[in-house]
Amino acid sequence: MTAATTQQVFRAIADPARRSILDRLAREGATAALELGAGFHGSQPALSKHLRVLREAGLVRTRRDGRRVLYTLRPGPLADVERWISLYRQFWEGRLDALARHLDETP
Amino acid sequence: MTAATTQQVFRAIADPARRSILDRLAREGATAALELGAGFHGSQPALSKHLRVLREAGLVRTRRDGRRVLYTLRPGPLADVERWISLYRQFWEGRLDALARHLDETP
DNA sequence: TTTGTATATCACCAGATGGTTATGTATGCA
DNA sequence: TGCATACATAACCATCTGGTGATATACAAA
Repeated sequence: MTAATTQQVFRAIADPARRSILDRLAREGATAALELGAGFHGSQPALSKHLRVLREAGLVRTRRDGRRVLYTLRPGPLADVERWISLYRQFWEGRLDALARHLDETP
Repeated sequence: MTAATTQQVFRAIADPARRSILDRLAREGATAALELGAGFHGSQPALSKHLRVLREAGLVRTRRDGRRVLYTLRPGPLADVERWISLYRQFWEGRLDALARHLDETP
């Protein structure tokens, strides 16, 4: 299996249903697929597709447990997003540094 | 104009062309629309559409300067993304806390 | 075995997305 | 006034996305 791209990660977290799944995994740890669907208004295949997107982005890992499949959070790839966005943090924090100086050259 | 939603922000940054535009604005400050298209392989209307998405997500502001329109970075809404992702930072940083304890209940 | 449960995949569909060319609008300049 | 420049929008199109019901696969239990 080829490594997930940064683009796949950005795309994966662009969907609210998938962010919700990640949030659930963070709060509750290893969770069966169907259980992750609780609160998700959609069919089982729809859920399964979201899980596949998360898998292919490298954001979750699976392990079989009897006839269930347990999903676990795998947050590593989120570091790519964090790295990108951290460049901007200084802006909204109101600090003026080398980057901010270039901004808002309004007369 | 209605306030931009968090969802609009996540969607806006999901496209590499738009992230690239934001990066350019961060580095170079107020920039004319066409100039932002340098390095972007696509038509002028395509660029204009991306800029509209960024505008509607509240990530850029515009100001007219003669016959050009200058775009300025408006990073505030990115704080929503940062807030969400910061929940996960502790995970990939390897710290074990209340959240991490729930994870990886692998035997 | 047969049956039930848990999940993934298939085949398909409607709507969103990103691209295009053509055109409209605002501004500056001859 | 007329024309060029800078940008936005309109109209259209192909592809992607997320949804669906039907079906396949894996495992457990009867």
